[in-house]
Parts: sequence; C-alpha cells; structure tokens
Amino acid sequence: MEYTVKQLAQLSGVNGRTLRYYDQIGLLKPARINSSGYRIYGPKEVDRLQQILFYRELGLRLDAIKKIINDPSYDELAALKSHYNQLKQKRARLDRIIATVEKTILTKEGGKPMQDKEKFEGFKEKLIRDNELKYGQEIRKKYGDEIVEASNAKLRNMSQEDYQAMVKLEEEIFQLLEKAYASGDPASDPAQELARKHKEWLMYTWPHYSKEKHAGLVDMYVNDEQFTAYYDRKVKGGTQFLREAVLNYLGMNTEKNSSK
Amino acid sequence: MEYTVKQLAQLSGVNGRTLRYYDQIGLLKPARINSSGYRIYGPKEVDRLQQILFYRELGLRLDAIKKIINDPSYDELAALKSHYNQLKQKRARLDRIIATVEKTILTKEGGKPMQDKEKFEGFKEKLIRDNELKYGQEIRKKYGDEIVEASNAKLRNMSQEDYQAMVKLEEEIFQLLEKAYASGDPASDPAQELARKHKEWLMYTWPHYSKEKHAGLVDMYVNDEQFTAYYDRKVKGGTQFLREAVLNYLGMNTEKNSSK
DNA sequence: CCTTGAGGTTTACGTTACGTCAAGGTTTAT
DNA sequence: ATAAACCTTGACGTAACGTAAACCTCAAGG
Repeated sequence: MEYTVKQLAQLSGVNGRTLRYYDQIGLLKPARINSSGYRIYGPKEVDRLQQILFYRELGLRLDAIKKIINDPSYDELAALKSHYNQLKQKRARLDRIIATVEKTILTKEGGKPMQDKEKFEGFKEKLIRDNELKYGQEIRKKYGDEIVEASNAKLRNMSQEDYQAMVKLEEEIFQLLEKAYASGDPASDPAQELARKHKEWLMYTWPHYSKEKHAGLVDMYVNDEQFTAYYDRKVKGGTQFLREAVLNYLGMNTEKNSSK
Repeated sequence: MEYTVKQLAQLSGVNGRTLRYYDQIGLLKPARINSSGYRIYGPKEVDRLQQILFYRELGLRLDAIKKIINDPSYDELAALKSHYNQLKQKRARLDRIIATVEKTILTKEGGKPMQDKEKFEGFKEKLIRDNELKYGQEIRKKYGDEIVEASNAKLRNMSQEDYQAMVKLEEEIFQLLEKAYASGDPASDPAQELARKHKEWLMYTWPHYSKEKHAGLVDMYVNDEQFTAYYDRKVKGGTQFLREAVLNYLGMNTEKNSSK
C-alpha cells in the first residue's frame, strides 16, 4: 500500500503537518517523491511511523527517537518488547494516580485528612525517566530488562528523604572524584572513599549488589560515551579514574597496572 | 504546613521553575510573600497544585486549567469525579496500545501480517479530546457524564470512512448556514436542510437522538460563548439563526416569533 | 475546455511550557 | 566570617508543532 501525506495522516491519526515536519527533521522520510513533488509513503514507512508513535507515547523526544531507530544495531523486536514493559509501567503509574484520586475523593467526602505527601503519589515519573535515561539503554542491553525495571520500582518507592540523600550522595561523589583525581592515585584514601560512596550510591537503586556487576558497570562507563561524558564533566579522565579506583577497591586487578 | 518553592517542588515532583511560572501566569499564586520576597505556599495551594496536576495529566493546557479552576461555579468534588472517569479512559486507551504492541510482537514473530489500520489502534485520542472540548464541559453539566462518555465511545469505534463523512458533513453545515442565513428566513428550504443536516451530524455521536435534547442543545449554543463563537465564526448571528431553524424544523415554537 | 474543490508544496512566523543562565540578595551551617 | 544552599527577577533558548500565505496538481462536473 502506498499513501500520500493526508492518507497516512488519517490512517495514523497524526496531523499532516506533523508528517512534513518529520520529513524535515529526517525522522521519517517518504519512500519516494512522485513526479509532481508529492510525498509517497510505503509499507516500511508505515511501520516506522508506528514505532515512532510508540516511542512518543513513552515521552521520548524526537531527536532521541531518531537516534534510536537510526542506530544500525537497532533491533525492532527487542524494542517492541521494551515498549511493552514500559507501557505497562506507564499504566501502573496511571493506576497510582487513579488511586490517589480515589483517596482524595474519599478524603473530601469523609473528612479524614490526607498527608500532603500522599496527594502527589504517582506524579514522579520524571525522576524515573531520568533514571531510565542514565541507566536504561546500555544496561538493558548488558543485563536485560529486569534490572532496570527493578531499579525503577525501587526508585518509585523511595521516600522523599532517601531520594534527597541519594542526590546529595551523587554530588559528594563528584566532589570526591575531583579531589581523588588530583591525588593521581586510584589506591589513595580519597579514591577508596570515592569507590565506597559509589557503591553506596548504587545500592540505592540496585536490587542486588554484587562486585561483579559493579566492576562490569564501571568498565562499561569507560566504553560508553554517554557515561564518559557524564563522569568526565568535572575532570577529564574522571571516568577512567573512577573505574580504576573501584576495581582497586573491589580487589580486582586493573590490566593496565597489575602489581606495583 | 507552609512550603517554600523548593520544598513544594520536592513534595510534588515538579520543577521549581514551574512553580514560578505558574505564579507568573496567575495559575498558582503563593499564599503570601515573606519579608525577604520569598514565595510561601500554604495548604490551600498544595491542594490547588494537586488539582492542576490532575488536569495536566489529562493533557489540558494551562490556560484552560486556569479558566476551569478559577470559575466561581467550579466544584472540586465534581471535578475529581470527572478526573476519575477520564483517567480510567486514559488507562483504557493505554490498554489498547498495549494490546497493539502485543499483536505487533506476535505478528513479527509469527509472520501473520497485520492490517495497516490495526497498527494505529489506540493512537486516536486527539480526535476524542477534540470532541470532549467541543461537547464535554457544558453537556456534562446539563446531561451528566454518561452521554459524553457514550459519545466518546461511539467516536472511538467509528470507522475511518464514517469519521471522514462526519467531518465533511460539518463543513456542509457551515456552508449551508451561510447560505440559509443570507435568506434570512429560518423556515426557508436551506434553513430546513440545515437543521436536518445538523440532526444527522449529531446522530453520528449521540447514542440516542431526541427532539428535546436537540432543542436543548441549540438553545444552549446561544447562551454559551464558546459555542456561539464556534457557530458565529463564518456569519455573525449564525448561532441564533441555527437555533431558530432547528426549532422550526422540530416543530417547536420560538418564543420570539411565535406564529406568522 | 474550464472551473472548482480538495489535495499537494515550501516558507515563515507564532505558541506553549517550561529549561537554563546571569546577576544578585538571604539564610543556615560550620 | 565565609561558604553553601537557598531565594529573587530578568532574559533568552527550545521542542514540536499550528497556522497562514502563496502557489501547484489532479479528478470530476457543467
């Protein structure tokens, strides 16, 4: 089947302008342009649009979507399964909001007062999405979906104070990283403190901590540009240094400097 | 309990900047400003923010939310019950999308091809929301929730062709309105044709048509500024004329010109 | 054959709901 | 006393379109 702009728009429920915009930003190019300049979409584009809408439903930004589906290692089927899980999470969030509404109604009708905190149950998706962005993509590939889901679930149930403590801890880690890096020695006291805090910080969201996973994670940090950018933003080479400090802390040998 | 910007932000999960913005546009003013110029929010503001977030969750725009909760006739409890229904609808929509993903996965794995149309099941909320904006607010007040819900349900199940036909019909109505209005006579042929088409158009979404409801509706058109703006956009006085044409068509007397 | 109406095109400016500085004042903790 | 962590008010930036202008193309009817 082939479709013009309007036809595909009607089929999918999006606006025609949206399709032109998607063409403009290179997110969804038509299969071809006919002799009079019309955009013509084929079956492949229909599927691609469907994928785009799934991602959009999850709240991803268009440039992120573009990156993902243009990635040569993009696996459509795996992506669909991931969608499936995330949509279920989204529904779970909706369930919590619905429960909050129910509770609020009962409160208004019954008179039993509600804690301010309770009033916002379910509205914290953004924090979860941040977590997802930081740890979702890559870790999903390495360790599978479960660990990310569990991490999100834990985050969701985290108390206000815990969350604040966690954010504070993260800041401390960055400060320690600067200090320890200045010492230049991954075995130094501040470096070991850094590694300890990094572990502590991970345990806020990891369901089961293990040395192997921790080591695997810092190893991945070094190889993944997103993570490297994140940990290098204060000091260049910070990611590398963090890895060595953690491996040292865990009593694992860095290949680079084995004994000494 | 009293909160500063950051505290309320952490409590509710929104960004501090968001709260300042809401103050700026007059959507959520702090209870008071303390001696050093800080915004201080009290319990009433906490509740109001919760309401705002409920509406935002449903996809309403901030100016619309402002209108609604500033309306002196705004009934918090009724609003909550309405939220409850709409959130459930939203969840139903999510369920449909989840079902689509499941189906897509099965298709990819099993090989049975999927209809292009099926691929977009669940993504048509916008049409429904438009319907809701046009007919939700006021009709909910007059006839209760059920009729609106039923109307939405009908729209949701409407086929592509029906929908197109309906949109086309709406356009015809506006053209007829112009023509009939020019004649100046609500009993004229084009005016009667107009009324007939208006009925036909309503029947696309109304579960049960009745003369009384039709008459009540056009009556309401005249008194509601949103509707008046809508039907007056081509010709001034069009709403009034439409009302008279319909009442005439239904064999009901307009008080203004009873016999003649 | 010509018109009309519904589609198509590009270009360009407007909008919503914030995010992100910048530059500075205030409060709290050490 | 000094820094850290708040707060303030601008002011500019942005994402993802909506909308309007000005023009081209195609199918159907008088």
